[in-house]
Amino acid sequence: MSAKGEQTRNHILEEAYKLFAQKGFKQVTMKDICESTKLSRGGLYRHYAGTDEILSEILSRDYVIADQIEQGFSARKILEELLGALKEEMLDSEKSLSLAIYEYASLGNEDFFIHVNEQAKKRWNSLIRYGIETGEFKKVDCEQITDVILYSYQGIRMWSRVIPLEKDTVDHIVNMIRELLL
Amino acid sequence: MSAKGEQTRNHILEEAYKLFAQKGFKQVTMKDICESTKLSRGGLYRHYAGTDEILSEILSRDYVIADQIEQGFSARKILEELLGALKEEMLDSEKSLSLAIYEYASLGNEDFFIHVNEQAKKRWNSLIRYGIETGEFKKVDCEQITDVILYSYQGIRMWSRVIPLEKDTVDHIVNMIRELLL
Amino acid sequence: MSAKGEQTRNHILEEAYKLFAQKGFKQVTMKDICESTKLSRGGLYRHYAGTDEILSEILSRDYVIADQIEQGFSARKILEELLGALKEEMLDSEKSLSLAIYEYASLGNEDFFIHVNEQAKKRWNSLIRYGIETGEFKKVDCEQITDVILYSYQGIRMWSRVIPLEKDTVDHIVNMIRELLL
Amino acid sequence: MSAKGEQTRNHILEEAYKLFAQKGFKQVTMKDICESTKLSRGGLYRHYAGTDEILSEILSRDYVIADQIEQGFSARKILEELLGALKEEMLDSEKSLSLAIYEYASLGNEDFFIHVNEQAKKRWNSLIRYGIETGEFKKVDCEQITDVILYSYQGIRMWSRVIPLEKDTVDHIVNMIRELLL
DNA sequence: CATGAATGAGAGTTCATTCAT
DNA sequence: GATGAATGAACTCTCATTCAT
Repeated sequence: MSAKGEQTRNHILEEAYKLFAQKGFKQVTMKDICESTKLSRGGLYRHYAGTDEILSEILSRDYVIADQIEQGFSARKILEELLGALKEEMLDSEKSLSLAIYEYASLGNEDFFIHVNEQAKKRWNSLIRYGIETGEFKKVDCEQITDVILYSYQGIRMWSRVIPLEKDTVDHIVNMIRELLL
Repeated sequence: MSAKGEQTRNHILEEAYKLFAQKGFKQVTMKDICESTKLSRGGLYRHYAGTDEILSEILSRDYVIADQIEQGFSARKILEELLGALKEEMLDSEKSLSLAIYEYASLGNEDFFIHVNEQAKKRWNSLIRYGIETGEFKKVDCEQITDVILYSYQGIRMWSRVIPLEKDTVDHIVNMIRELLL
Repeated sequence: MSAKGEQTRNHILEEAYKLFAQKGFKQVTMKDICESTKLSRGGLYRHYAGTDEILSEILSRDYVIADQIEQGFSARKILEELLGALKEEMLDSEKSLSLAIYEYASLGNEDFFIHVNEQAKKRWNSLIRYGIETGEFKKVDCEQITDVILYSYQGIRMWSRVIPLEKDTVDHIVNMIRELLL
Repeated sequence: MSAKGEQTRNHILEEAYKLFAQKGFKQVTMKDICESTKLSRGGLYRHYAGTDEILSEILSRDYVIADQIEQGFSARKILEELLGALKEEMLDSEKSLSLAIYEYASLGNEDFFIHVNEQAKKRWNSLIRYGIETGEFKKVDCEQITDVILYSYQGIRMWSRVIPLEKDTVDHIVNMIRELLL
């Protein structure tokens, strides 16, 4: 793949990201992406065969990043970092692909998300166990708290696309998690 | 409005409900609804001018029901009833219009949901205050807990459409709420 | 045919007249006429099988009227009366069925208009000859003037539907006819 | 705009012209034009978004031509040329867009025609004044004659679509104009 | 006679996708 | 690689027309 090709592909992914974040999955057409990228019909198709291929690539690029955190710091420190990241993500509904993701998944591409979800669960679980071991966290029901964390996070991302997020809602969620654990 | 007309309208709403729950909003076409209802094109249009009109009517019929609960029982009893309803709702993803609702809203019809959300918040808030007054509930941060409840509920409804819900996930959420309050 | 039936038919014709005058022929649907007359679909169809039947009846009722004029007055007097009628007709573009008529005819119903046109030609021709005989009119080319009269009349009726008629345009036409003859 | 595109557009305009001349405006559908041009649905829409866009382009291309006449010849010569053109136009009802134009205008696009009409009036007015100055024309009421000319011309174009034009009718109109002026 | 529910044909329109240049 | 013209399928929507009540 030539450098120019790679560049074009990146450009497509960037523009498509914006569109998916704005409109969800099904609402974005190849035509839309053509217009945003200023590419011609044929030009776009040279790189991607359809919107699913594009979203799929966006997702696999995006969701790789999150894995580099745990490396021997205190559970508390890791927790605060995770909460910070969560907070940021919840706040920029602009960048949220939630709607697109749900649509995409409900069209038959669940596997990817099952995987992502399992990963996230594992990560939280091991963090919480680690915190309990070191005595930094309360002796909570690990699985249960993980579920609360993950689902309230997902819920807020989704609703933030639909209704204006009140200033302290995000704080409420984050504080609650902190209180549950510390 | 004749009896027959009313009957047909109900039939349309029922069939459309199923379709919206299965496929979301945009993925359902008037043609789909024609086929499900065994109505002709024109026949369907005689009653509803488009899918938004249909979803909108489904929603406004549905969301009226929930308001008749509080009537002077103990806070604890009310809570258990609410949690029971929540549990049931979370479990039958079949009947969940979540995806459809999010799409519909993100297409520009937010107002309705802002209203619904405010109502739900108010209801939980007043229940929690009532519980604190009667000494049945812990002295919690009311707003904060309400947010956790509502968002984790929404999150689970959404994700349950995407990934298979593990048996105890719902219990985890419900238990957590109970523990937070009692 | 009962009195009530007759009454309904008249009502239909009146309302349809307005619609045809406003919108032309093809632009008027049976549905439009239903709405204007507040009749149901079936109700309307009981009386007329389609828009052409309705327009056709309007036309044959309307165009019968004009024949009662010539009865032994002076040519000049008859002329002035005709010109007066012409003027009035040209001025109320509201009531003009021109567009509807042209569309209707160009859809294959010319015969009626050929007849109407011939009648009008005959009438003007005989008037002009009569005026020449009595010495009231100039010795003009009868056929030629008739054509000018009829076509400029038709032209103005048509254009008056499209562009706002300037105040004296109608006078110009009428004066010209008068000058040509007297 | 590529050469091929331009070619297709011209082809569309030519075929559409014929259809509009035959059937008027509303009676012509995009489907008709597809069939005439042998273009697919989408292919046609690539170039024009609807029948109004097509008619509008036909009109604006057509009506530009007429303005290049007056350039210092004798008024008489100019008159004869104009009358020749008029005669030709009146005779080929095939090519007449009259009905289409009237429908189009009566659907809310009057502005264009007001402009065209004003231009035509101005042109005739200045010709007649010029002819009077040079002593070639009679001292007539300029505005009045202009109206007669324009409206009888329009009238004949319209009626020629409805009833078969008798051979000498066109001559009558043209002669009358000539006599009025010379 | 009148109602209005229902049918089915057909127009309008939008796109994913292909392909010659 | 890129362009944009073209295809064809699918969808939305509107009516004329029929028919059970």
